[in-house]
Parts: sequence; structure tokens; C-alpha cells
Amino acid sequence: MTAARLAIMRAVSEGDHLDVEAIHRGVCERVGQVSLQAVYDSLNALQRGGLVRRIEPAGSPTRYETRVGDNHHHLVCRRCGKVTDVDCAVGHAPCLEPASDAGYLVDEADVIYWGLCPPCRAEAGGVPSDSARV
Amino acid sequence: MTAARLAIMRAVSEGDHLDVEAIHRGVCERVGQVSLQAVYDSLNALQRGGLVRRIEPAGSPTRYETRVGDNHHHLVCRRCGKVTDVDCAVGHAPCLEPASDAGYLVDEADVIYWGLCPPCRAEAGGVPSDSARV
DNA sequence: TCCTTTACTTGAATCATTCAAGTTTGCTGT
DNA sequence: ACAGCAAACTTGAATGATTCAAGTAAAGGA
Repeated sequence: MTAARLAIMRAVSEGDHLDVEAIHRGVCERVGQVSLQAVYDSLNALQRGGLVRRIEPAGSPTRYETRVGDNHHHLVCRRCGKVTDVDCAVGHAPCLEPASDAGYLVDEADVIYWGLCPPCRAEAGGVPSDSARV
Repeated sequence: MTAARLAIMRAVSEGDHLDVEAIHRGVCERVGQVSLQAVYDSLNALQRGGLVRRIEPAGSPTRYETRVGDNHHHLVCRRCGKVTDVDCAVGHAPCLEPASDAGYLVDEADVIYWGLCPPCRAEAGGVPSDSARV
């Protein structure tokens, strides 16, 4: 566990669901020049080790958080991409076990709620024809 | 609505969560040479029109299905990428509304159950050290 | 101190998807 | 029938996040 990796952990835990580029910037601010690939490499290692969690919303770059080990989900803004944590809605049973598992050995349930975050909602609210799509 | 687009609809509805390349192949078999970009373009149009649904599991290319309008989810195999439909586990309330919406205007809940499909499970089952990761 | 492993660097490659620009097609109104 | 127009399609190039490759540096164990 090196200085660079500690800086990555700090950047991820102090940031709010940052993407790799943002983490890279944060790390460089703290410990000087670190290559982007080192950040990719380290994040993969940290994820394998269970220290960070990956969030991969469709159509936007991967993000990372340090809240691991619990069963929580995410709200993702369709407009700005912001990610917000949500606790699991239903205890944990239905979230980890589908109605029928079709023979699958399920080990994780990934739940993403898509919508508009408050600021984007306010901006889009002025244009009724836009929000009609919802 | 052209012949090419009808062929796309047929390929998607007869296939099992195909990706764009597979749809393209299916379309070409039916109606002759169609460009890949036409397929991308048409699939986007069909999705905007609500005729097909997009499934974008992290780390694998986008897939399409024609089962739209209902609230169902997906099992995705970590090993081979196969996608299988699952009905919603809990009525529909918790699936469309998170415990706390944090002010978001939520319009969709995306649920993916990750695991191993039966064939991959059988193959991986022989190596206990692998399944320990689960 | 030597040796092996892990971390890191630079540079190039990959791959799905989109952008751009121009051409063809098919329909609408006159 | 025909001009005009929008949608569909084609080819070719670009984008961008991520990974691969190969070599260097640093760190820890014997």
C-alpha cells in the first residue's frame, strides 16, 4: 500500500462518486504527478480487494465510492450524471434474490434509479414539453 | 417504417437479447446488405419510439429486446454475458420508488442481478477456489 | 545484499458508439 | 406528373474510456 494508493483512497472517500479522471486530478494535487494508468490499475486492485465499489451507469464513465459491504443503491441523474446513494428499499431479501433465478447463481443485485436531480429538475421544469417525456 | 427496420424488429424479437452486431447480421441475412450505422440509427429511433428496450450491462455491449412497457428486470451472467428476463420481485412499488428519492424525479428503475448462468455455473463449479470469490 | 514481486511509467491499441456529410428514397401538396 | 422536403441510408472518420504491452523503479523477504 503506497502513498499513491492512499491518496486514491482519500480522493475517492472525500469525493462524491468521482470518475477516474477526477480521482486522477485529486491524487495529483496531493502527491504530485501520478500516471492515469496507475490510477486505473490501483482502482482495479482496490476493487478486487473490496476497498472501493465501482458504479457503472449506462452511458457515462465508471465512478467509484468507498461505501462498500452494505446493500445500497444509486440514483443517477439523466441530465448531469450526478450519482446519489439510496438505502435499499426492501430489507434485503428481494434485492438479492430475484423472483425466479432461472438457475443462476446470483451474487449481486445492481439497482439504479434513473431520473433528474433537484437542480436539473428545476432547470428542466421550465420547459413542460421536455418533462412530458417522463 | 422501412423493410430494413422491420427486419431489425424481427431480428430483435426473435433473438434473445442480441447485441448490435448480432442484430446487424440477422438483418443482412434477411434483407441483404444494410450498413451497421443504419442499424445503430434505427435502433435508436425504435427505442425513442418505445418499440425496443435497451439493456446496457456494465462491461458488455448494449443489447436489445422487444419486451417493453412492463416492469421486468435482468439476470446477467458474469462469465458469458447471457441475459435472461426476470419478472419484478416486489409488485412494482419499491422497484419504481427508492426508499428516499433525495429530491430526484425518478422515472425508471434499472435492476440487474449478476451471477452465473446454469452452464457457466456447472463449468465453474468444478473449481471451488473460484466460486469462493462469491 | 540479492532476488522476486508489486507498483508505476510511457506509448500504443481496442472497441462500441457517435459524428459528419453527402446520397437516395418515398411521400405531400399542387 | 413534378417540385420540394424530410426521413432513411451509405461511407468514412472521430471519439473516448479503458486495457494491453513492455520496460523501469521501488519494496520486502530470505
